[in-house]
Amino acid sequence: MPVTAPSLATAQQPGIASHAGGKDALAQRVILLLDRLSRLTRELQFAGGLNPAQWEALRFIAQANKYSRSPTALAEYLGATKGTVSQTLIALENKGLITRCKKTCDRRQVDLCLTDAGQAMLARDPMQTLEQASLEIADELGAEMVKGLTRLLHDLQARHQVVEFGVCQECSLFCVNSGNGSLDGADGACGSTGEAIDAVEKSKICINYKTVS
Amino acid sequence: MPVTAPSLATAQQPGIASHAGGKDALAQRVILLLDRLSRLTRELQFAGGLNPAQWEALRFIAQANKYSRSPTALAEYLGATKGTVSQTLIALENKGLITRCKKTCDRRQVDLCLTDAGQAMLARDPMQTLEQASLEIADELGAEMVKGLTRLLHDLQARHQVVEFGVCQECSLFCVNSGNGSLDGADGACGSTGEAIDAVEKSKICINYKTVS
DNA sequence: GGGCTTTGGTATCGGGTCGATACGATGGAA
DNA sequence: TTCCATCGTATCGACCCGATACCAAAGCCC
Repeated sequence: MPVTAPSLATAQQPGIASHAGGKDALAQRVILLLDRLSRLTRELQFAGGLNPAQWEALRFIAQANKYSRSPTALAEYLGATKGTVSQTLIALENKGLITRCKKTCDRRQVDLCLTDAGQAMLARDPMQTLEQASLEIADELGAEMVKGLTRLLHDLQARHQVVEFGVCQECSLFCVNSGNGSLDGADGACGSTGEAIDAVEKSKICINYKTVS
Repeated sequence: MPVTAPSLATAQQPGIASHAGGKDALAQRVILLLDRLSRLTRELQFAGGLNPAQWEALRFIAQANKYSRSPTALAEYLGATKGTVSQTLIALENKGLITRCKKTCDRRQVDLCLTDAGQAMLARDPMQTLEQASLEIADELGAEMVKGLTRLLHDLQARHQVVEFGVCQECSLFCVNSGNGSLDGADGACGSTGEAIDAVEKSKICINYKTVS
């Protein structure tokens, strides 16, 4: 019966943490809910002939900027080893969903790109059913959810040393185009590499992201 | 580097759904956050010599009532097959964390119980680090989070037919003890089996849970 | 320029999980 | 008793993934 995982159906569960106060009960409940959601989403991602790791890789490649579309960046993002990621990528390439081209600047590096089939596959991302669900609650609860989940994630990251990923244009290294000649046509530049960043790239995920401190 | 998974660090990500309205952007962000949390929590649960499935089984056994401490119930709860669950349970028994005893009423069935070592292990549940984190946000955001996550879960369940699990005392079959003789000392009874339910049992998870309709 | 180290990726191996299938055992019904 | 449904287990195989070893390209230092 490997269909989908069930979950607790009640809105209140006073008994789970019977010895604790209301605050602890809430915390316990959050954990339980995340646990269930986790399992459900994992199961959802066995659709379309791909496995969860492959779906996540596909999503990452679509969202990563030019510094991050590499096996190593993906490995850090997923918390997996390079070898593991390599296999995932080979599988995706064999299915015709991505291409792997050697970069010209450094011929060791591999540039990962979505093919048209890959784009089409992303349009059938099983996580979109989750998106449907969250759309319906977005109006009243969306902002709070994002706030809470974000904080949860940060707290968790703080407890384990974890590589930060973030959007290019919010990086402390990002320089807005001030109008001098060298960056004409670009929206800004990376303070680390000095390269121009265009409008598309600047809103993507970068492996070199640094929080403004 | 199989340590822990990274995650997006920014609070705002306008670019992920650049073509969409604010509502869609929120939904996308929720998905991304859940995705990351999912991966992180999964990785957390490889601690203590157990794997995620084993931790989940341990937690379930601790929280399940007498009708639900069985391999079949666990299989439904986890969305796994009986065979798979059987292996998980064997592993837990070999580690001395649970016992498997044949029930007296129906000798086909197996009653799962935590040992003292199992209880002790649960006290070191890696998900408790998540609890620490949620405790800190419980005050301002806990209630909203629970509400949102619960709705998300329900929406998801509705889209896939999924067995409902819930707490005994909130089940539509639960009968509060009205004071007649047969249930003296008990808090109530199960309307399906007719058996008495005591205070401890009534707040546990039951596989036969039915929503009040 | 010759080594040496470092870094990005890949190939191969083996352990472990999990689903599928088949099976044994018990209980219930005719 | 006989058949069948149900609970649970055993066995097999596919697949995921980490570990290790390895190759190729780049950087360093003399």
